Amino acid sequence: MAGLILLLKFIDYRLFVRDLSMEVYVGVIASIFTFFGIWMGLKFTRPKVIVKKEVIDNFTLDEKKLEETGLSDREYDVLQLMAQGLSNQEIADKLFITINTVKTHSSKVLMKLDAKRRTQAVQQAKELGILP
Amino acid sequence: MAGLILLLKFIDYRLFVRDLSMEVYVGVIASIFTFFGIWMGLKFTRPKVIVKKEVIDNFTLDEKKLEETGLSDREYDVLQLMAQGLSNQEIADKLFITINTVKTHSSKVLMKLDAKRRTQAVQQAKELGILP
DNA sequence: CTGAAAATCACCCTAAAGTATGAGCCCAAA
DNA sequence: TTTGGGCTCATACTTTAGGGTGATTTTCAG
Repeated sequence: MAGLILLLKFIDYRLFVRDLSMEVYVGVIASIFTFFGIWMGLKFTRPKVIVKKEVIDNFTLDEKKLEETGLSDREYDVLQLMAQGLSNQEIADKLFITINTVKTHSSKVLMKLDAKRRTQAVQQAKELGILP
Repeated sequence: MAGLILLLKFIDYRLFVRDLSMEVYVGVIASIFTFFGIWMGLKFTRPKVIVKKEVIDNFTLDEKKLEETGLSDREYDVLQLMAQGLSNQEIADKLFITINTVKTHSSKVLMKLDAKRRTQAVQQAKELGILP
């Protein structure tokens, strides 16, 4: 970074004192910082390989975590069916309740799992170990 | 790109005619092009799969099944991000494409996986062994 | 070089999901 | 017996997802 500023000063001196056109000056600055940006972008956003915690083949429900979420029985039912890719209507049919009720439950599931979408809720649930 | 040049001209006019200090001018140019560079860098060097490589213990991608689905590289990218619970908009941002393109991809994913909803697609994919 | 597949984007429209609010019912614990 | 939590349902509204179509551009193998 320091070197960059120095370089800038240098270019400033070389170009400015010789009264070159503004366009050239701007062009040089723009080019330099474009490449600088590219470098920054690549350096700091390289995807990292993340090793995740072990995932179990034989699923055993993590009761503690389930309690911690504060999910009620019915909400957990809905969550499980969500995870199977069912729509709210299909869930309603399976549980013999209306779609309105399912929506109520699913909203609370999303809240309690701190998710914005059902796909996210399912993902969270799996990471918590409350879904296979 | 054209828009960028226009923006440059605009700033040129606004700042230059008011005789502001050179440092400010250079600073603005530098900032803009740094971000431009970051954007460029990310857009044109995007790795095949930005998604974190889930080196989950006992997950090994079933390449055969993946081929059988006929999913393209990009479609698979989208599927992975779907599975993480991201919205189409969020996926678009991650892949540096528009939400429209994401929709196109996701539609094809749903077709190829024979699913009606993204939650279902994710479920199917996991059962096929093409997602952890 | 050329054609096909892949990737990108746009627009329009419908369906599903999600939010907010209110309300009635049941039941067990205080 | 009151009270609170869980379950149920409704209605109205906003947001997101998904379907269909068409189009341009990349890419890549033949």
